[in-house]
Amino acid sequence: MDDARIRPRPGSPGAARGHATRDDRVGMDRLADQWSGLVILLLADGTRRYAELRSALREFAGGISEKMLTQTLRGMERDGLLTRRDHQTYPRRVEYTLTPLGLSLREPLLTVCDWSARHREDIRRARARYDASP
Amino acid sequence: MDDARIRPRPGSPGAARGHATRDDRVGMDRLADQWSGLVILLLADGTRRYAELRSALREFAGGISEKMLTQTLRGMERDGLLTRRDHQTYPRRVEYTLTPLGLSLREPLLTVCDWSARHREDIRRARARYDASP
DNA sequence: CGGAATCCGAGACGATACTG
DNA sequence: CAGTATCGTCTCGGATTCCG
Repeated sequence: MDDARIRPRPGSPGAARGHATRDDRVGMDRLADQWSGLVILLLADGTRRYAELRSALREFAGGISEKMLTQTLRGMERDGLLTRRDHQTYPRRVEYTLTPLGLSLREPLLTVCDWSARHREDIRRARARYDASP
Repeated sequence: MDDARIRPRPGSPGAARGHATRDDRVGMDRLADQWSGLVILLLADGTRRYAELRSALREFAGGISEKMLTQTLRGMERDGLLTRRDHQTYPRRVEYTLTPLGLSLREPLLTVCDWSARHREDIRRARARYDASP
């Protein structure tokens, strides 16, 4: 589906053939991490500051560490999904905004999110049943 | 979005509050791994055997280890996305088939997959630009 | 406030070998 | 064929500390 994944990494023995590093990902894979999708959805309503994102993520995803948030945002900026704007004030103020590309991801994302919401209970039940059986 | 994620793990210090294990995931999170989504798409055309899946995955995803494939399939079975059927023959023959639930995931998945295909190049360019800048 | 740097444990994942 | 078992490495990602 994406051959960027099979490109090996120089120094790593385990990577003799395969094993992608997060940075090698493209497209669908970018959504594969915990956070990118959520950030898209949060920013779809408009620009948000770093701290706003952080607290929003705390509210309905159990929280994200500063490190992960920064890392996620940087990765998304790199992929052209959002732009970062640093107003050089004090106290500091950094805002994140979706690019058109990032925004275009919203719809597809919602279909999956929607599926997830609708079948969350089905899955929970299936899981309970499976775990209960011999 | 899903509070199953914040349930801590008994023995792990890092899990004082957070850090999901793959097994705690629900819904959207299940797609978050490399393979589940791909398996859904492969099985959407019909029942497949273990080895068939494995070689299909080798063909357009750089290959999956037996361990990971088994692990993925078991997880998906647990979530009620597919069923496993072991014909007790020799040589052995184990078939995997999507459940209606698993099949229902196909459409949402395709919309994302489609987005990915359409914007792969945009992303690659954005990335190149970002990496080239100071 | 919005990070960067460092440390470190847990677990994801591949490789290999063995089994029914 | 379809796994299981064991092992080892590498990465993820939280905690903590420091900075402008």
